[in-house]
Amino acid sequence: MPARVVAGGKENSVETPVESTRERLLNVAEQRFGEGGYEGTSLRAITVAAAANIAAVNYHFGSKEALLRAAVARAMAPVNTERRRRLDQLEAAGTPSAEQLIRAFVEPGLDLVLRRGERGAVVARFIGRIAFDPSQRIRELYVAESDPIEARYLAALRLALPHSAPEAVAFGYVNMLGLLALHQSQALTPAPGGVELEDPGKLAENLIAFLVAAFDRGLRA
Amino acid sequence: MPARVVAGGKENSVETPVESTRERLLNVAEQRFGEGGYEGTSLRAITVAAAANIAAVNYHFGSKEALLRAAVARAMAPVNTERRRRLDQLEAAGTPSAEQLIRAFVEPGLDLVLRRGERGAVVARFIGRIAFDPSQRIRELYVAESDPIEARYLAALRLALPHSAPEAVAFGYVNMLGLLALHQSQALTPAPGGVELEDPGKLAENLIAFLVAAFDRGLRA
DNA sequence: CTCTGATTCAAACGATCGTTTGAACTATGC
DNA sequence: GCATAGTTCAAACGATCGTTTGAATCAGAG
Repeated sequence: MPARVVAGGKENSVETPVESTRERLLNVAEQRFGEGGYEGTSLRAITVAAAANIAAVNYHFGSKEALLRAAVARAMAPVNTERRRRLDQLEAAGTPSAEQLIRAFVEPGLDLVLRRGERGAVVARFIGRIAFDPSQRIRELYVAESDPIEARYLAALRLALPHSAPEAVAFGYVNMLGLLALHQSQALTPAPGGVELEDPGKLAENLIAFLVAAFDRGLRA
Repeated sequence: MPARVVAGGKENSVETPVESTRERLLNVAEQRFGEGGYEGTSLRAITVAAAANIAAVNYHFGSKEALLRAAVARAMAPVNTERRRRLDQLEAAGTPSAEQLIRAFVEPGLDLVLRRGERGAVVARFIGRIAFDPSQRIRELYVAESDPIEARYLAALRLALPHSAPEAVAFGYVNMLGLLALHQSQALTPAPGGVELEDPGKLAENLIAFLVAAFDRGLRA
């Protein structure tokens, strides 16, 4: 099969840059692993959707897990870059407040859902799903990408909340990570009884306000 | 094989009441589904650990999914009973505050981890895991058990927070569900960089304080 | 045009999956 | 002791899994 395959495997009236097999595999892997989790997604499901031969996974990546690792690294890179840029900027201007830090950490993750179209939502769901996969081995793929910048944010939050115990700030911090992952994976809708939640466009503001209140007033001294 | 099998499949010096095959399957299913998720857990892994024949699953439950359904119903029953009892009690005494409602909802779930020994922690992890399984079909097994009492709690929270928009209270509520599930499944430790969190014995108090602050001050009007 | 490296292919492998089946065993009632 | 229902067993099935293999195709350099 020639490399010239229209994006998404379907003809469209505007010819878009052709994805390589490797890129199609990564794109579909993100989508399917996000939807079904690692164990609930087979290589055959991925390769069929990517219009690729099943052996292509082993050729380009080495194994199923290596495909996942590559997808996680690719997905996390821009989010971590943006978090790092914003933290550098904040720290250059003085000691950031808890709200500034929470915002700088949360917004890059939620922008995926809210501002990057369908692809952004796919990436966000993928990241949220892998961050809390049942298997520690899989979660470690996420941790490897995120721990350095996350440790910096935790340290900065501690400085921003001098009246709270360091362990309490750490407690708040992992709650923030957990909630962010759940929102990224769009796992928190609908509410019990099917009641609508808030306007999705305001998710970032609502989550940030929720977290800021919890950090400012809900951590022990 | 006779029915007289010591608990846990190992000899011990004190003979405990003999579990039936059905009970051993449910106990091991809770543990293994909690650790690995539904798709990451095979029937053979469960039946080997339960010292049972693989056909016993189909005989007692009908299918792998039916085994899971039975385990979820069994695990949720006491938690929901306690939540219902506490809500009835609160409403009999007047209009409960947000803190009282959060406490009445969260404590039964966390008591599993904190006060019911190893078995309680296994059940908590199981519930937390299934509540946010990637597959909607699996999550619905949890929803079927919990939606009625959860809908009552949401309604009561709205009464307790008259200055917050109803959708905002619903937003807070699903965040509470998500955080509770993460803590039950013990998915939020350790913190980035391996920093220790709070004293596990204080998890309930810490989580409740965190949530109360978020509900009281972090929801939009 | 030829050669070489990159890439894709169809087919197959061994392993494991969930489910089914007929036989054997156990417990209980008469 | 016998009959019956409940329960467990070993074995097998068809399907799917991730990985491997040798062949074929494609792209690019000389």
